Amino acid sequence: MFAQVIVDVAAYPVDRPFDYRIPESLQTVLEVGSRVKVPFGPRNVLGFVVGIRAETDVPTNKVRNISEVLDVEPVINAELLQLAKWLKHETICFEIDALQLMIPSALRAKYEKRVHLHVASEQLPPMLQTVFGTKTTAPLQQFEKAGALPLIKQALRLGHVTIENVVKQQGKVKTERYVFIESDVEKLVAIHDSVSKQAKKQRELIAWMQQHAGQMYKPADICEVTNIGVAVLHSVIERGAATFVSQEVYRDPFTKDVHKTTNLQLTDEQDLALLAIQKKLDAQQAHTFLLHGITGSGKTEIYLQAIEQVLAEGKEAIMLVPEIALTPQMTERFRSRFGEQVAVMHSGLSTGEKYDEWRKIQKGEVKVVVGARSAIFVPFTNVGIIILDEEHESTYKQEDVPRYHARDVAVWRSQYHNCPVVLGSATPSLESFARAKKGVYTLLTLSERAKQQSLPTVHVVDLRAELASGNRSMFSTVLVDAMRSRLARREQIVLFLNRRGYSSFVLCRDCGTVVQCKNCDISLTYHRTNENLKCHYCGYEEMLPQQCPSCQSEHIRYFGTGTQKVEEEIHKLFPEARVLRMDVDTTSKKGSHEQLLDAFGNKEADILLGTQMIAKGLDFPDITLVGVLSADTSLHLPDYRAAEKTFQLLTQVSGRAGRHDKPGEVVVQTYTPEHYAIELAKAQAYVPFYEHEMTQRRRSGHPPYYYIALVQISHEDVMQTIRYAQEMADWLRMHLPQSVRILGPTASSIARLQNRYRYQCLIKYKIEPTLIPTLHALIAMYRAEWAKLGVQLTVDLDPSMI
DNA sequence: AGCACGCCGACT
DNA sequence: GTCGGCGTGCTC
Repeated sequence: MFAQVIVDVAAYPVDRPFDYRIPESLQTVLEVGSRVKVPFGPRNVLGFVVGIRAETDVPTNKVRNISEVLDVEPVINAELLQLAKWLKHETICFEIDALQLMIPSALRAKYEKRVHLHVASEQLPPMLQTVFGTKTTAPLQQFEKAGALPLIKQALRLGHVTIENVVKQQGKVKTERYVFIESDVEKLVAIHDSVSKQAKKQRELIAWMQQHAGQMYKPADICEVTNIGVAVLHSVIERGAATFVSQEVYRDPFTKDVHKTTNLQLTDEQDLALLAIQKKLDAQQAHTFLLHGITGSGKTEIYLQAIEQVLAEGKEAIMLVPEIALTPQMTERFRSRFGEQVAVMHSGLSTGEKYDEWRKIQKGEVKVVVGARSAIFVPFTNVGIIILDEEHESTYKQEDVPRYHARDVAVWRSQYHNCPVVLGSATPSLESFARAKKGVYTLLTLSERAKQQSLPTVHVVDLRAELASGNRSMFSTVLVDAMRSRLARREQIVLFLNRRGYSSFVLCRDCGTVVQCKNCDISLTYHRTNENLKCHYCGYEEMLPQQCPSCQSEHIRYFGTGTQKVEEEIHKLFPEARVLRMDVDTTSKKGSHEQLLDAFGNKEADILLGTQMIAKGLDFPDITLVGVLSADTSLHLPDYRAAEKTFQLLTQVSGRAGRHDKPGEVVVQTYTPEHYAIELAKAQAYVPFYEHEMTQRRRSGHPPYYYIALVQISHEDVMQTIRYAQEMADWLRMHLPQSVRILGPTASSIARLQNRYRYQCLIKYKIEPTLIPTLHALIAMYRAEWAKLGVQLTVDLDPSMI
């Protein structure tokens, strides 16, 4: 028997199955979808079994044996194997990269090189002896750190040592030690009587155990209940009155308990939407819905009730949310409805926690998963519904390989499982709304807020007029007045700082120099915490300069409106106000996000100040004022989606106010109040915005009128980069039909990254079946000719940033 | 991708 | 003479 294995080497020439002989002893164990350890050339690597056959075309002298099977139960099921193949083709990635998406990172391989000693250590140079110590094996890394690499090479030549590639496997199952009390009471009595009468404590403990025969306790609990020390417990266990057992436990990612809730009364609109979804659930049909509901219209309740039906039918549900920002409040809602059946999956969990949640899903112990993008790959086998909340969010698109979009994967899986997909949003992406209008998706609309609250009143303040009247602060008089009245009424305020594409940089006020990364064409970001400058792309760091690097002026200082600066201003205006600041600095620690939100929910602060991360999901009854400090920072980005993103942001933020009994008010400060994105967001008019934006997109030939693909060339030398980019553009123009528009080559928006220059072509196309095959051919050509010349090529279909 | 193999310059 | 530079080619 032979196994077809995709090896854990992400490279073009090995991106295909390799055949290995399955040794007799493993034939009954090995299944398709399991991980195996195999020899590959001179090293050992991990691989995934993607097929098992009786024959092989590979000459027998070349076929090698599988060395080890790592999973008795396959980690990737048939559906996900198929999905990986689809992803490989659609996103143009290596199959191994697609397969890695399907398993938690705890199960991914780690490799280590170990040096083995074969002679008496006295024969070695002293330096090597110290690293080995008394052991005969040590990681190569330790020799590297000691600077002993040349000595190792020498020892290697002499045959004194060998180097072995070890595949390390994480995925530790957490266990806890429990005390299992002997179940035979007679036996306990016998033990009790055998203990000398002087050992009072021991006799006391055994007597207690007689009352709890056959039960299991944590050691600490026994000690606490009986008020007897651990030492005594140990001696009693030694006498055989109880045994230690290891129990597999799950790491618990939930930090607090929840109260059970039941279904809420639905409005007529909600009922209608739910009914439409339920019809497809009953019919077991793959179908995509776009649930367009204004903020506060109760989309989540529809999700919950649809999932309830799915669970009643014994099926599973996948609920995707954009990012951690949403998960605490959202998961809480799901847990309070479905209790222990819910698993969570997001980047805030540790590797171990993610692994445990994944195992619960794999074993069928949970039926609902609430998670971020990657949760779309959970190994459920009977999916009944897939929901993407805030479907317009760009976080659903992965920015590095495999560059997949969770929405596309959701649709694929829904077809596999014959189940509906629900895309929910208050501000759907133009792509989705256009598809709904064309009838590809079914549009479900919620136009009223669930509790009949009126939408908040939105005031747009013209900052130009404000400036003309002499107010140079970042707060307009309207906003200050509104804040003052809320503070007086002890209501809560949310202040939103729109900083998209904008960060704190360091600028010389004499010559205008902005300190840039030496590897990338990007300004360095100022970090107040350790007073340094950091490149967000390559991680390069340097100290804050005292002098301008180009003109030596000392007038060099930190610039940009950070949240800290706003906080200082608030303190000047309202010294008594309690401010909670939420940004990368205050939320970097695990769980801090949740803590801050909890604190705000408990009214421990009057003002919540933050960036994008507070735009979504916040739902507190006492928020009656939302202030947007500068609406237009996201409006003037070189991105065709700038207006759409601004509209979405303003609508989302406004939706935070007045969700409960008290009416809400929103103050939007801007330098361009006449811009349609701002005017229409003020009116909360999605459809008019959609119509307006669509005419713009049609005129400029942008999505959704065209699909786009981005092909990028990078090289260490500018001239070479331009040359190959031009060659690529010519090649594409020659091989793609006339109807496909190829723009460029042009320099990428970040023209240099990690010392590589970047040029790109933008491909615009309508439905074009030849595109993917042509791109595959381009890559094949590049691999054959350019790769060795130091050229790098990347392809991103449907990029979210261009 | 990694690693071995293999063929040419500068060092003990 | 050997060490080590990195071009070339293979991995079941």
